[in-house]
Amino acid sequence: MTTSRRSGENLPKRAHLHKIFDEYLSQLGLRQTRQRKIILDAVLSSGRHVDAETIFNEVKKIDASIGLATIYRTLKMMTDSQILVERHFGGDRASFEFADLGNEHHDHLICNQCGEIVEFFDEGLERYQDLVAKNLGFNLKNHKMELFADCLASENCNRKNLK
Amino acid sequence: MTTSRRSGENLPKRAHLHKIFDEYLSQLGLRQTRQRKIILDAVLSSGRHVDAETIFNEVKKIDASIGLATIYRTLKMMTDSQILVERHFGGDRASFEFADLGNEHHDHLICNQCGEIVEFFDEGLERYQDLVAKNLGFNLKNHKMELFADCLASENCNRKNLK
DNA sequence: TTCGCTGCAAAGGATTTGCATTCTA
DNA sequence: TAGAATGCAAATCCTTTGCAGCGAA
Repeated sequence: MTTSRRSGENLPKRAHLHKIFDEYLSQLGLRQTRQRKIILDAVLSSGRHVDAETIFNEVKKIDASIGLATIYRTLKMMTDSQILVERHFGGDRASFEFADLGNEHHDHLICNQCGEIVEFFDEGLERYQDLVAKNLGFNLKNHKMELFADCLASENCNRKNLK
Repeated sequence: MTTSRRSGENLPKRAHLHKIFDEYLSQLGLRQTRQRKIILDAVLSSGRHVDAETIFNEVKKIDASIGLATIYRTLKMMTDSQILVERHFGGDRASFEFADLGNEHHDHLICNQCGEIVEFFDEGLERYQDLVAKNLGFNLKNHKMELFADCLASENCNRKNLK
Protein backbone atom coordinates (compact mmCIF):
# COMPACT_ATOMS: atom_id res chain seq x y z
CA MET A 1 0.00 0.00 0.00
CA THR A 2 1.26 3.40 -0.94
CA THR A 3 0.51 6.54 1.01
CA SER A 4 1.20 9.93 -0.47
CA ARG A 5 0.98 13.64 0.10
CA ARG A 6 1.18 16.44 -2.42
CA SER A 7 2.84 19.82 -1.92
CA GLY A 8 1.15 21.96 0.65
CA GLU A 9 -1.16 19.28 1.98
CA ASN A 10 -1.19 18.37 5.59
CA LEU A 11 1.13 21.03 6.87
CA PRO A 12 2.26 20.64 10.46
CA LYS A 13 0.52 23.04 12.82
CA ARG A 14 2.02 26.49 13.07
CA ALA A 15 1.85 26.74 16.85
CA HIS A 16 3.27 23.28 17.32
CA LEU A 17 6.36 24.00 15.26
CA HIS A 18 6.91 27.36 16.89
CA LYS A 19 6.80 25.60 20.23
CA ILE A 20 9.29 22.93 19.20
CA PHE A 21 11.67 25.52 17.81
CA ASP A 22 11.36 27.77 20.85
CA GLU A 23 12.05 24.88 23.17
CA TYR A 24 15.07 23.91 21.13
CA LEU A 25 16.37 27.46 21.42
CA SER A 26 15.95 27.77 25.15
CA GLN A 27 17.43 24.33 25.76
CA LEU A 28 20.61 25.53 24.13
CA GLY A 29 20.56 28.94 25.71
CA LEU A 30 19.84 30.53 22.35
CA ARG A 31 17.52 33.46 21.89
CA GLN A 32 14.14 33.95 20.35
CA THR A 33 14.39 36.88 18.02
CA ARG A 34 12.07 38.81 15.79
CA GLN A 35 13.80 37.50 12.66
CA ARG A 36 13.60 33.86 13.76
CA LYS A 37 9.85 34.15 14.29
CA ILE A 38 9.41 35.83 10.93
CA ILE A 39 11.50 33.23 9.14
CA LEU A 40 9.64 30.32 10.70
CA ASP A 41 6.34 31.91 9.71
CA ALA A 42 7.63 32.33 6.17
CA VAL A 43 8.66 28.68 6.01
CA LEU A 44 5.28 27.69 7.39
CA SER A 45 3.41 29.58 4.71
CA SER A 46 5.59 28.61 1.77
CA GLY A 47 4.59 25.04 1.12
CA ARG A 48 6.49 21.88 1.87
CA HIS A 49 9.63 22.35 -0.23
CA VAL A 50 11.41 25.68 -0.02
CA ASP A 51 14.86 27.06 -0.67
CA ALA A 52 16.71 29.92 1.00
CA GLU A 53 15.98 32.35 -1.80
CA THR A 54 12.23 31.70 -1.63
CA ILE A 55 12.18 32.29 2.11
CA PHE A 56 14.31 35.37 1.69
CA ASN A 57 11.80 36.88 -0.73
CA GLU A 58 8.92 35.97 1.53
CA VAL A 59 10.62 37.44 4.57
CA LYS A 60 11.49 40.66 2.81
CA LYS A 61 7.78 41.42 2.46
CA ILE A 62 7.51 41.50 6.24
CA ASP A 63 10.85 43.03 7.09
CA ALA A 64 13.14 44.17 4.31
CA SER A 65 16.08 44.62 6.64
CA ILE A 66 16.57 40.89 7.26
CA GLY A 67 19.66 39.60 5.47
CA LEU A 68 20.16 36.45 3.44
CA ALA A 69 22.85 35.30 5.86
CA THR A 70 20.30 35.22 8.64
CA ILE A 71 18.01 33.11 6.49
CA TYR A 72 20.78 30.58 5.96
CA ARG A 73 21.78 30.61 9.61
CA THR A 74 18.19 30.14 10.74
CA LEU A 75 17.40 27.44 8.19
CA LYS A 76 20.44 25.54 9.40
CA MET A 77 19.29 26.00 12.97
CA MET A 78 15.84 24.67 12.12
CA THR A 79 17.48 21.70 10.53
CA ASP A 80 19.51 21.12 13.68
CA SER A 81 16.37 21.42 15.75
CA GLN A 82 14.78 18.66 13.64
CA ILE A 83 11.84 20.67 12.41
CA LEU A 84 13.30 20.85 8.91
CA VAL A 85 15.26 18.43 6.74
CA GLU A 86 17.66 19.54 4.04
CA ARG A 87 17.41 17.98 0.57
CA HIS A 88 19.40 18.30 -2.62
CA PHE A 89 17.10 17.56 -5.51
CA GLY A 90 18.67 19.56 -8.29
CA GLY A 91 22.31 19.43 -7.38
CA ASP A 92 23.02 23.08 -6.67
CA ARG A 93 20.27 24.73 -4.63
CA ALA A 94 19.39 23.15 -1.29
CA SER A 95 15.72 22.55 -0.56
CA PHE A 96 14.15 22.31 2.90
CA GLU A 97 11.05 20.51 4.05
CA PHE A 98 9.38 19.82 7.37
CA ALA A 99 10.73 16.78 9.11
CA ASP A 100 8.17 14.06 9.65
CA LEU A 101 7.62 14.86 13.27
CA GLY A 102 7.37 11.49 14.90
CA ASN A 103 6.11 10.17 11.61
CA GLU A 104 7.27 7.96 8.83
CA HIS A 105 10.11 8.45 6.40
CA HIS A 106 9.09 9.14 2.83
CA ASP A 107 10.46 9.35 -0.69
CA HIS A 108 9.72 11.74 -3.54
CA LEU A 109 8.16 11.55 -6.96
CA ILE A 110 8.84 14.58 -9.14
CA CYS A 111 6.55 15.32 -12.07
CA ASN A 112 8.50 15.89 -15.29
CA GLN A 113 5.79 18.18 -16.61
CA CYS A 114 5.19 20.63 -13.80
CA GLY A 115 7.85 19.85 -11.25
CA GLU A 116 5.29 18.98 -8.59
CA ILE A 117 6.77 16.96 -5.78
CA VAL A 118 4.66 14.14 -4.39
CA GLU A 119 5.80 12.59 -1.17
CA PHE A 120 5.04 8.94 -0.77
CA PHE A 121 5.79 5.94 1.35
CA ASP A 122 5.52 2.33 0.32
CA GLU A 123 6.39 -0.29 2.86
CA GLY A 124 6.87 -3.04 0.32
CA LEU A 125 9.35 -0.96 -1.58
CA GLU A 126 11.22 -0.23 1.63
CA ARG A 127 11.44 -3.92 2.44
CA TYR A 128 12.61 -4.69 -1.06
CA GLN A 129 15.43 -2.18 -0.76
CA ASP A 130 16.45 -3.75 2.50
CA LEU A 131 16.56 -7.12 0.83
CA VAL A 132 18.63 -5.92 -2.09
CA ALA A 133 21.20 -4.38 0.27
CA LYS A 134 21.40 -7.63 2.22
CA ASN A 135 21.98 -9.54 -1.01
CA LEU A 136 24.90 -7.25 -1.70
CA GLY A 137 26.32 -7.94 1.75
CA PHE A 138 25.22 -4.73 3.39
CA ASN A 139 22.94 -3.65 6.18
CA LEU A 140 20.73 -0.87 4.88
CA LYS A 141 20.73 2.22 7.09
CA ASN A 142 18.86 4.74 4.99
CA HIS A 143 18.33 5.70 1.41
CA LYS A 144 17.43 8.42 -1.00
CA MET A 145 15.02 7.71 -3.81
CA GLU A 146 13.48 10.06 -6.29
CA LEU A 147 11.16 8.94 -9.05
CA PHE A 148 10.83 11.15 -12.11
CA ALA A 149 7.59 10.63 -13.96
CA ASP A 150 4.88 11.90 -16.28
CA CYS A 151 1.31 12.01 -15.04
CA LEU A 152 -1.15 9.51 -16.49
CA ALA A 153 -4.14 11.82 -16.40
CA SER A 154 -4.00 15.59 -16.56
CA GLU A 155 -5.94 16.08 -13.32
CA ASN A 156 -3.06 14.54 -11.49
CA CYS A 157 -0.68 17.12 -12.82
CA ASN A 158 -0.77 20.71 -11.68
CA ARG A 159 0.92 22.00 -14.80
CA LYS A 160 -1.86 24.55 -14.75
CA ASN A 161 0.18 26.27 -12.07
CA LEU A 162 2.84 26.93 -14.62
CA LYS A 163 2.81 29.72 -17.12
CA MET B 1 18.09 -11.31 -8.88
CA THR B 2 20.55 -8.57 -8.15
CA THR B 3 23.62 -7.90 -10.22
CA SER B 4 26.37 -5.68 -8.94
CA ARG B 5 29.73 -4.21 -9.68
CA ARG B 6 32.23 -2.65 -7.31
CA SER B 7 34.47 0.31 -8.00
CA GLY B 8 37.06 -0.38 -10.61
CA GLU B 9 35.65 -3.69 -11.76
CA ASN B 10 34.74 -4.28 -15.33
CA LEU B 11 36.07 -1.08 -16.78
CA PRO B 12 35.15 -0.39 -20.38
CA LYS B 13 38.07 -0.97 -22.75
CA ARG B 14 40.46 1.89 -23.16
CA ALA B 15 40.72 1.71 -26.93
CA HIS B 16 36.98 1.44 -27.34
CA LEU B 17 36.26 4.62 -25.41
CA HIS B 18 39.03 6.53 -27.11
CA LYS B 19 37.47 5.52 -30.41
CA ILE B 20 33.98 6.63 -29.41
CA PHE B 21 35.26 9.95 -28.15
CA ASP B 22 37.41 10.55 -31.22
CA GLU B 23 34.48 9.81 -33.50
CA TYR B 24 32.32 12.18 -31.53
CA LEU B 25 34.94 14.89 -31.92
CA SER B 26 35.37 14.53 -35.65
CA GLN B 27 31.63 14.33 -36.23
CA LEU B 28 31.31 17.77 -34.72
CA GLY B 29 34.41 19.15 -36.38
CA LEU B 30 36.16 19.31 -33.05
CA ARG B 31 39.84 18.53 -32.59
CA GLN B 32 41.76 15.75 -30.95
CA THR B 33 44.28 17.36 -28.68
CA ARG B 34 47.07 16.22 -26.44
CA GLN B 35 45.15 17.33 -23.32
CA ARG B 36 41.97 15.50 -24.35
CA LYS B 37 43.85 12.25 -24.76
CA ILE B 38 45.60 12.72 -21.43
CA ILE B 39 42.35 13.51 -19.64
CA LEU B 40 40.53 10.51 -21.08
CA ASP B 41 43.43 8.29 -20.03
CA ALA B 42 43.26 9.76 -16.56
CA VAL B 43 39.54 9.08 -16.33
CA LEU B 44 40.12 5.56 -17.59
CA SER B 45 42.68 4.82 -14.92
CA SER B 46 40.89 6.46 -12.03
CA GLY B 47 38.12 4.01 -11.24
CA ARG B 48 34.46 4.31 -11.98
CA HIS B 49 33.50 7.37 -9.98
CA VAL B 50 35.68 10.42 -10.33
CA ASP B 51 35.41 14.14 -9.80
CA ALA B 52 37.14 17.00 -11.59
CA GLU B 53 39.67 17.51 -8.82
CA THR B 54 40.74 13.87 -8.87
CA ILE B 55 41.25 13.94 -12.61
CA PHE B 56 43.09 17.24 -12.32
CA ASN B 57 45.57 15.73 -9.87
CA GLU B 58 46.02 12.66 -12.03
CA VAL B 59 46.56 14.72 -15.14
CA LYS B 60 49.09 16.99 -13.48
CA LYS B 61 51.40 13.99 -13.04
CA ILE B 62 51.55 13.66 -16.80
CA ASP B 63 51.46 17.31 -17.79
CA ALA B 64 51.49 19.95 -15.09
CA SER B 65 50.59 22.70 -17.53
CA ILE B 66 47.03 21.47 -18.06
CA GLY B 67 44.52 23.72 -16.32
CA LEU B 68 41.49 22.86 -14.25
CA ALA B 69 39.23 24.69 -16.71
CA THR B 70 40.27 22.27 -19.42
CA ILE B 71 39.39 19.37 -17.16
CA TYR B 72 35.90 20.76 -16.66
CA ARG B 73 35.46 21.53 -20.34
CA THR B 74 36.61 18.07 -21.35
CA LEU B 75 34.55 16.27 -18.73
CA LYS B 76 31.49 18.11 -19.98
CA MET B 77 32.39 17.17 -23.52
CA MET B 78 32.72 13.51 -22.55
CA THR B 79 29.32 13.73 -20.93
CA ASP B 80 27.90 15.19 -24.15
CA SER B 81 29.53 12.42 -26.11
CA GLN B 82 27.77 9.86 -23.90
CA ILE B 83 30.88 8.15 -22.62
CA LEU B 84 30.42 9.68 -19.17
CA VAL B 85 27.41 10.44 -17.00
CA GLU B 86 27.36 13.18 -14.40
CA ARG B 87 26.12 12.40 -10.88
CA HIS B 88 25.56 14.46 -7.75
CA PHE B 89 25.93 12.17 -4.79
CA GLY B 90 27.00 14.58 -2.10
CA GLY B 91 25.30 17.74 -3.22
CA ASP B 92 28.33 19.91 -3.86
CA ARG B 93 30.97 18.11 -5.93
CA ALA B 94 29.91 16.53 -9.21
CA SER B 95 30.98 12.94 -9.84
CA PHE B 96 31.43 11.29 -13.24
CA GLU B 97 31.17 7.67 -14.23
CA PHE B 98 31.25 5.75 -17.48
CA ALA B 99 27.90 5.53 -19.17
CA ASP B 100 26.59 2.02 -19.52
CA LEU B 101 27.50 1.73 -23.15
CA GLY B 102 24.55 -0.10 -24.59
CA ASN B 103 23.98 -1.63 -21.21
CA GLU B 104 21.55 -1.47 -18.38
CA HIS B 105 20.75 1.32 -15.99
CA HIS B 106 21.94 0.85 -12.42
CA ASP B 107 21.62 2.30 -8.95
CA HIS B 108 24.16 2.86 -6.20
CA LEU B 109 24.82 1.58 -2.73
CA ILE B 110 27.26 3.67 -0.73
CA CYS B 111 29.07 2.14 2.24
CA ASN B 112 28.78 4.29 5.35
CA GLN B 113 32.11 3.03 6.64
CA CYS B 114 34.47 3.47 3.73
CA GLY B 115 32.47 5.33 1.13
CA GLU B 116 32.80 2.51 -1.38
CA ILE B 117 30.24 2.76 -4.14
CA VAL B 118 28.65 -0.48 -5.33
CA GLU B 119 26.63 -0.34 -8.51
CA PHE B 120 23.72 -2.71 -8.69
CA PHE B 121 20.67 -3.52 -10.70
CA ASP B 122 17.63 -5.36 -9.48
CA GLU B 123 14.82 -5.93 -11.91
CA GLY B 124 12.23 -6.65 -9.26
CA LEU B 125 13.01 -3.40 -7.52
CA GLU B 126 12.69 -1.55 -10.81
CA ARG B 127 9.30 -3.11 -11.46
CA TYR B 128 8.18 -2.25 -7.96
CA GLN B 129 9.08 1.39 -8.47
CA ASP B 130 7.11 1.42 -11.68
CA LEU B 131 4.12 0.05 -9.85
CA VAL B 132 4.33 2.58 -7.05
CA ALA B 133 4.44 5.44 -9.56
CA LYS B 134 1.39 4.02 -11.35
CA ASN B 135 -0.47 3.84 -8.05
CA LEU B 136 0.24 7.51 -7.56
CA GLY B 137 -1.12 8.26 -11.04
CA PHE B 138 2.19 8.68 -12.79
CA ASN B 139 4.12 7.01 -15.54
CA LEU B 140 7.66 6.40 -14.30
CA LYS B 141 10.32 7.71 -16.66
CA ASN B 142 13.47 7.33 -14.64
CA HIS B 143 14.68 7.49 -11.10
CA LYS B 144 17.58 8.06 -8.80
CA MET B 145 18.16 5.74 -5.90
CA GLU B 146 21.02 5.57 -3.49
CA LEU B 147 21.19 3.15 -0.59
CA PHE B 148 23.41 4.02 2.35
CA ALA B 149 24.50 0.99 4.31
CA ASP B 150 26.95 -0.68 6.64
CA CYS B 151 28.66 -3.84 5.50
CA LEU B 152 27.62 -7.10 7.14
CA ALA B 153 31.04 -8.72 7.04
CA SER B 154 34.33 -6.89 7.00
CA GLU B 155 35.54 -8.56 3.79
CA ASN B 156 32.81 -6.74 1.96
CA CYS B 157 34.08 -3.40 3.11
CA ASN B 158 37.26 -1.91 1.82
CA ARG B 159 37.72 0.34 4.80
CA LYS B 160 41.25 -1.02 4.76
CA ASN B 161 41.82 1.45 1.93
CA LEU B 162 41.27 4.25 4.36
CA LYS B 163 43.81 5.58 6.75
C1' DT C 1 45.90 29.91 -42.39
C1' DT C 2 41.86 28.97 -40.15
C1' DC C 3 39.23 28.32 -36.09
C1' DG C 4 38.96 25.48 -32.40
C1' DC C 5 41.66 24.99 -27.88
C1' DT C 6 44.12 26.19 -23.92
C1' DG C 7 45.74 28.46 -19.67
C1' DC C 8 44.93 32.05 -16.75
C1' DA C 9 42.45 34.95 -14.24
C1' DA C 10 38.21 36.81 -13.39
C1' DA C 11 33.34 35.91 -12.92
C1' DG C 12 29.38 33.29 -11.04
C1' DG C 13 26.06 31.23 -7.89
C1' DA C 14 25.10 29.21 -3.50
C1' DT C 15 26.44 29.23 1.08
C1' DT C 16 29.46 30.62 4.98
C1' DT C 17 32.11 33.56 7.88
C1' DG C 18 34.42 37.73 10.18
C1' DC C 19 33.33 41.68 12.52
C1' DA C 20 31.42 45.68 14.60
C1' DT C 21 26.94 46.71 16.20
C1' DT C 22 22.39 45.66 18.07
C1' DC C 23 19.36 43.33 21.10
C1' DT C 24 17.46 39.36 24.09
C1' DA C 25 17.35 37.43 28.51
C1' DT D 1 25.26 43.93 31.09
C1' DA D 2 26.97 39.66 28.86
C1' DG D 3 27.03 37.26 25.19
C1' DA D 4 24.09 35.81 21.44
C1' DA D 5 22.32 37.47 16.92
C1' DT D 6 22.27 40.39 13.00
C1' DG D 7 23.55 42.83 8.66
C1' DC D 8 26.97 43.61 5.59
C1' DA D 9 30.67 42.62 2.99
C1' DA D 10 34.21 39.65 2.13
C1' DA D 11 35.46 34.94 1.72
C1' DT D 12 34.73 30.02 0.18
C1' DC D 13 33.87 26.27 -2.86
C1' DC D 14 32.92 24.36 -7.15
C1' DT D 15 32.26 25.46 -11.79
C1' DT D 16 32.00 28.50 -15.85
C1' DT D 17 33.60 32.18 -18.91
C1' DG D 18 36.27 35.87 -21.38
C1' DC D 19 40.23 36.58 -23.73
C1' DA D 20 44.66 36.59 -26.07
C1' DG D 21 47.82 33.47 -27.60
C1' DC D 22 48.55 28.46 -29.30
C1' DG D 23 48.07 24.63 -32.25
C1' DA D 24 45.40 20.92 -34.96
C1' DA D 25 43.80 20.05 -39.66
